[in-house]
Amino acid sequence: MTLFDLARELNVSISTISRTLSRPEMVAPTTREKVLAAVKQFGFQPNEIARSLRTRQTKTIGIIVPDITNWFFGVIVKAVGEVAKSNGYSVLVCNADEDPTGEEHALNLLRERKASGIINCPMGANLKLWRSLKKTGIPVVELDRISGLEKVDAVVLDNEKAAEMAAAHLIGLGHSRIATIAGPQHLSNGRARLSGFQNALRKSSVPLPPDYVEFGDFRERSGHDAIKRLVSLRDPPTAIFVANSEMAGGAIGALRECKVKIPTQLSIVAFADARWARYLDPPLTVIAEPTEAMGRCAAELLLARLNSRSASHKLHMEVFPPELIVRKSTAPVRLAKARCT
Amino acid sequence: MTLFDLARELNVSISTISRTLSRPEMVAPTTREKVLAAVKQFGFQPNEIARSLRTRQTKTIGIIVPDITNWFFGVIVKAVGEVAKSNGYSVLVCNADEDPTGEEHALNLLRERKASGIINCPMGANLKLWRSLKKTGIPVVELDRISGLEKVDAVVLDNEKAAEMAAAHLIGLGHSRIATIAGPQHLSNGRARLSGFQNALRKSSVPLPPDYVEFGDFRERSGHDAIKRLVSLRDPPTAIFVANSEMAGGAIGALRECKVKIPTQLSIVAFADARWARYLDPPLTVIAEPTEAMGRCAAELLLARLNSRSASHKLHMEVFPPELIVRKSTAPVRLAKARCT
DNA sequence: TTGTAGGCGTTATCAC
DNA sequence: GTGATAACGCCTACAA
Repeated sequence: MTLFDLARELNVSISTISRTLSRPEMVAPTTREKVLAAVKQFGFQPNEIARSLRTRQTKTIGIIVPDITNWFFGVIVKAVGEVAKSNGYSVLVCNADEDPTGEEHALNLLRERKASGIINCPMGANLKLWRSLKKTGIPVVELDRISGLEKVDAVVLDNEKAAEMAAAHLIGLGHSRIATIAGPQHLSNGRARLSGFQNALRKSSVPLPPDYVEFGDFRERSGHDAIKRLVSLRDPPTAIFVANSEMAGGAIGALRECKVKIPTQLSIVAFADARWARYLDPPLTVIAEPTEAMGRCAAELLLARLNSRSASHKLHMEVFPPELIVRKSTAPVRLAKARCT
Repeated sequence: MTLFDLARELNVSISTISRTLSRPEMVAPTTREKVLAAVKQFGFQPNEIARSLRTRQTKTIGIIVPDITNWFFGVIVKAVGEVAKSNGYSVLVCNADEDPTGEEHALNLLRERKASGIINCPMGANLKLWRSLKKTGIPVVELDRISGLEKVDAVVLDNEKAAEMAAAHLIGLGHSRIATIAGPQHLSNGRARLSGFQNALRKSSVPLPPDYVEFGDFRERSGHDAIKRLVSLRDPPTAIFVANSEMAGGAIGALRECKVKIPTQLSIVAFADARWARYLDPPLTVIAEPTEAMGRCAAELLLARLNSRSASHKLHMEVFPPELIVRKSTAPVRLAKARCT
């Protein structure tokens, strides 16, 4: 059913109906009633595709996340969806699978689909692509990570500080053999978390042998593998900082397999959602992020841009504070050896 | 940049370019090269909106999930996205927030947006709406739950059996005071899990006092509250079956608060993802679902319908087998009293 | 092989 | 206040 059909049914013109739907006040009350009644009766729903083509706006905000399976991004997507919805927008979710190619694919999709704006968690895709997008005037806000793209709004965690807090906590517990499972260094948060960690150790003159820095890819498996290596070192660490929750899961699994006792033999603090971490064995000491607030913020930033096309608006870089939640996976140092059997 | 612009640039007609893009073999090799080169050079991307309007198909599959934050649905969305992508489709994800109103909102969105097909995890929305959708010919497949809608493909877990397995496990451990935190009874899986549970107890002549059946809403909070009530019963249960993972989280939290020891004072088996459950304290005995397979299956079913518009295709009702994974949260009965302080 | 023209379902700009 | 009519960007007979 189209405007045309409905118009014929009511003996009015197409434009009258269209007007009734978009600017009711510009139509006579009597006809308005009549039209509205018919719309309801026939369950008429305007074709958004056609509308988008004509108005040249889709009222869609695209979001590209690395892993929709990760609770963090689930919350992000949900938060974005909520503010989008309450502003008459809908959300096109793209899962890029923590892969630059996936990000590019998603970006192209969003361009073709004429998304009004894009929220992106950069995975290292070709910057050129993003630059060319910016030229089209589509607003972008980066979330959780920053790609190096010039002049974009961004909302991130204070990752340096987060890592420092984690390291300081471990140092405060007397540890001096502290390792880390860092994230990919082509990601801004991976870098920041590592450098924050390094800074904290340096400040306290705690040595950091190269062996003690493992690099993962933010997926579970890599956390697992890293632990296997760390634990079979000649001088294994007594404490570990893991740079994201997925890898933390893998790490804990590996520690189980190696029968390494937490926190007796090894203290562990990780980036993680505040949700399951506290039910773990033992309850995990974590760095928590204000995830939902970050998602909302990103969406609001984007909508602000969308609503005031005056590009004059100054750039926003929102930095959210991390929180250290101390639970039972960290304890004062005891120089027991942890070695994988 | 549109076909028109590109055409002018190349001194060919719009249709030639259009053809080159959609049916390259129908265009002279020389011009094809020329056009393709220009397309690449200018980074031309066809406007999918216009294309959709013209071809009357959006190549979009809509999916409505109750809670994108829930790992289960995260995996579903990811799986659907993968098979969609490899078939040239994209996915419009709607989070309905475990609420019939949200489901209706999502459905309307998907209709307006002319989704090619819809995967839905019913939350109890007005069946009339779905019936009217079916009349438009848009294929639907129901996932995880069934709404009662006539003639739809569906992919679900064998929920009855799952609950029976859980209950049988508890009974086998010698428990005779077994409670359940059931899901909403307006959802098919909520009902099936409860009735499977009841059946198993009946078969073994284990009594089930009304007090022992708590109803939650599949959210964390309700699991928490249910435990508080169960635990302060005059004769508290010695074992509990929780009908989904969110409520299980809440339940475990509440048990912690009440200082009820698992499994010493209380055995607990729950529906849950296989992911974090094994790192819990204690590692959780669970009913696990082949989540990814279910997601893929739903997407494939939908695509099959989309590809063969011959509605003759017979109906599919795919039932997946649950798996009981025994870990440490269940143990032989010991009649210690669990009472909340 | 290529170009012309009509139309997909809207909205916006005009007259009336 | 209401009704023609021309786009929006693309695809697809059909004509050349």
